[in-house]
Amino acid sequence: MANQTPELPVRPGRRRSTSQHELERVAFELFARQGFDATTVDEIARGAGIGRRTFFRYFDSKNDVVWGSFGEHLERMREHFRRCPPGQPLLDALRTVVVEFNRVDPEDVPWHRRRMELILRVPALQAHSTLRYADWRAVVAEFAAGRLGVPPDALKPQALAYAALGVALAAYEHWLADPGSDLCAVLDAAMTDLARGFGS
Amino acid sequence: MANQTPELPVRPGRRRSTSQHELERVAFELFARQGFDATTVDEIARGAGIGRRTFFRYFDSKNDVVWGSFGEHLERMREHFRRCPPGQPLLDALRTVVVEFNRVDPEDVPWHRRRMELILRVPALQAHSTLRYADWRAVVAEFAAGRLGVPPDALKPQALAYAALGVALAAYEHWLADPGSDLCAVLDAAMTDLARGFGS
DNA sequence: ACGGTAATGACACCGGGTGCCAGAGGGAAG
DNA sequence: CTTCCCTCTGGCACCCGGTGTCATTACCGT
Repeated sequence: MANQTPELPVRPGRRRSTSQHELERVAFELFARQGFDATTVDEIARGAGIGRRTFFRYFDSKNDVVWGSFGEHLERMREHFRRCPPGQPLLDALRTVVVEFNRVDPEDVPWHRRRMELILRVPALQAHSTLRYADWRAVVAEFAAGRLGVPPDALKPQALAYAALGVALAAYEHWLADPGSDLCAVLDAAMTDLARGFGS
Repeated sequence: MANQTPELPVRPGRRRSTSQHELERVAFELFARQGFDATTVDEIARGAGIGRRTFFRYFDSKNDVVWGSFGEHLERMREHFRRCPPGQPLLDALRTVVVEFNRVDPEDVPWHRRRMELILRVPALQAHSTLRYADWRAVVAEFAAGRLGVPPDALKPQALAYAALGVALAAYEHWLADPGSDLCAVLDAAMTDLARGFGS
């Protein structure tokens, strides 16, 4: 896990010469100008004034740059689930949390759009992102399993987690394709479809 | 598209020295013995008595070996959809087709298991497979769009296609984890959950 | 035997990713 | 200030997947 930087008060030893965030900034700049595939790790490193080897100490791979600090966000989602009223129907809770989890500050929307454009449209990232989604699904499956009173690896919570992820991705794609749309509204609509078994 | 070999009657020029199928055989042998990641393309090529460069004329990538001839299977799925009675509810049709599409000859089950174990458990393949799933989803979305009277890129058919894929993957994982289970039965159960909005 | 056509494989090259290691930079204790 | 210890750095060599190029090989029909 190269993506950890506890960075507590003062520690012995040399201090880090840059940060994930800074590398992300430099990388996104290059991705915007030349595209993801055409940008090499060497270029990102040079742009940030570090060695190529050092880049791989900040990120496990070039792909991981676009994901920033996703792990912490997931913790936030778990929190959302915990706050759901116990009596709330499973799919209502799920819909609400997915929508809230994906609500972003209006000022951050353009940045979020660029990030998601990369993740959902660059084949290399589409592929790699699957691995990140697994963690997302695990959080959902855990919650669903708790509500259903079954183990998290049972079929139903797993299927639901997979389905919810898929629905969310479809919503994201729809949002990206339509610049005027509101992400939360689209997510809500799609998750409602899911809860209704895509009927009526 | 390296994966094409029309191989009509007689053609001029040198004949292919091996086949996708043969390479697949050799590769699976090595994957079983040393694992996917630990097997290099050089080894596969050497094992099949061809040059490394030639390997990449049979498959676009090492990842693609495990997928065999997936394209043709998709055509079969389209066919299944076409045969659905027009009055059948959308999700019933979908469930039926997904189940039938994944029915395999009992004698081919062990082979299918090994293939799916690779696809669903090796991270590199999990990631890459996402790209293959896109074609699967397109077939589903096309059918759903037709039934719903909306364009294939509308939110609902896309969300449904994504959800169906997810549910199918969950079923596959469940099947892999439980050697005694019947794939079709698991798929049927999972798709039924989907149709019911995961309620009751 | 010959000419056209396709597949082959070697070679060189690119880029992502890793193990290794010497050295730079910094804190704290003497 | 010097010393010890610790961490981060970055160069280097290496592995592997993937690609462009090109001479060569094998097969067809004439």
